[in-house]
Amino acid sequence: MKLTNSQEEYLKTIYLLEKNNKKVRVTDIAKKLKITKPSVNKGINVLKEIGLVNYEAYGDIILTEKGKKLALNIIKRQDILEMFLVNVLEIEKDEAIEEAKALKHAISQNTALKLNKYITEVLNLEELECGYNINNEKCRNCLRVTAKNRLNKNTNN
Amino acid sequence: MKLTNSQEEYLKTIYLLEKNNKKVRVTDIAKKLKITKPSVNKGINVLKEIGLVNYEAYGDIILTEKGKKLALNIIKRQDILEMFLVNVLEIEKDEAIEEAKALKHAISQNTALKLNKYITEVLNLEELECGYNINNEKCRNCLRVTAKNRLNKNTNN
DNA sequence: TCCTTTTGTTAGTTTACGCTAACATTTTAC
DNA sequence: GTAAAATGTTAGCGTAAACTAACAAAAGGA
Repeated sequence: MKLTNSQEEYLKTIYLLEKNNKKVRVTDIAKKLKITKPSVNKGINVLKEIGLVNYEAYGDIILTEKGKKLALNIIKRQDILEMFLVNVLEIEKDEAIEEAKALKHAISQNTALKLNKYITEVLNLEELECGYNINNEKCRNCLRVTAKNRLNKNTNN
Repeated sequence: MKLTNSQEEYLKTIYLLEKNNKKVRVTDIAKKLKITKPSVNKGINVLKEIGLVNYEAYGDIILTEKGKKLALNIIKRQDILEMFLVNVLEIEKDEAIEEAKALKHAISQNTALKLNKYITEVLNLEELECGYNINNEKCRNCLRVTAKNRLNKNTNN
């Protein structure tokens, strides 16, 4: 199941809208992704064909279990990247979000896992107050880093 | 000047073939990129239109100054990524090469520079015997890392 | 109700980039 | 020097994903 970048964006968007207790419609996705409704319509119908969403004409768009699983995976990859960019490379937040979005499609599952491992185990990033755990997505984008400082101290002698 | 991924692959390939003192022809590129000659022909003619290569029908393909500059830039981005993947995330070489190829198009100039800085300044990677310098591409893919070990020692106490 | 606005769909275009089939040119080998 | 092999080009197809224009359906207000 190899999705295109655009399909990943659709799944991610649907998941995040669903999470907001919203009924997800073509217009919502179009607005979020800043593309036109006909483009979304086509895209969704392809996702339906490959079994990732349920959809009937003029109805709501609902992720299937398979679609939800994939969406979570995509979001996780993007989050790992974003954390790395913001907290390790110290890239400004807005820029990091855009960059993570672009990189998430190119990065493999394996590399994302290794990157996650590097961030959490090697750099030993501090836990969040809210108990963020990259594997069960309680909260996004608020990780703090202490390892960077620790690292700088150590390499300066 | 925003290039497509495929255009970046063309430029990179042409540059690396040129460096081997070879006259670069359509067939060489097709073999290297594992695509057909007609595809290459079209691609090269687009690069010609936008001023990145000189090319006359049945002739040699030669990068313009602008094309060469871009090619070097692309190669540098890929090298930085590859170094990071191999030496920091410890991903197996062949896999890292493929991954770097895919990521290089998505990564921005700024992020590539920050990543380079992180590798060289923060992690303080060891210099190579051959005097590799990421800014003047003497040799690829043989960087050694010591910072990782240093880092592990420091985070384990 | 019925008319307007909002929302959704269909049809057809564009761009990028691969492909095959067919043809043209150039090079090589005898 | 010419025939075969290698190389290059042209034409046209397919797919993905965006677009506009035009039409269809649903929802909401007087």
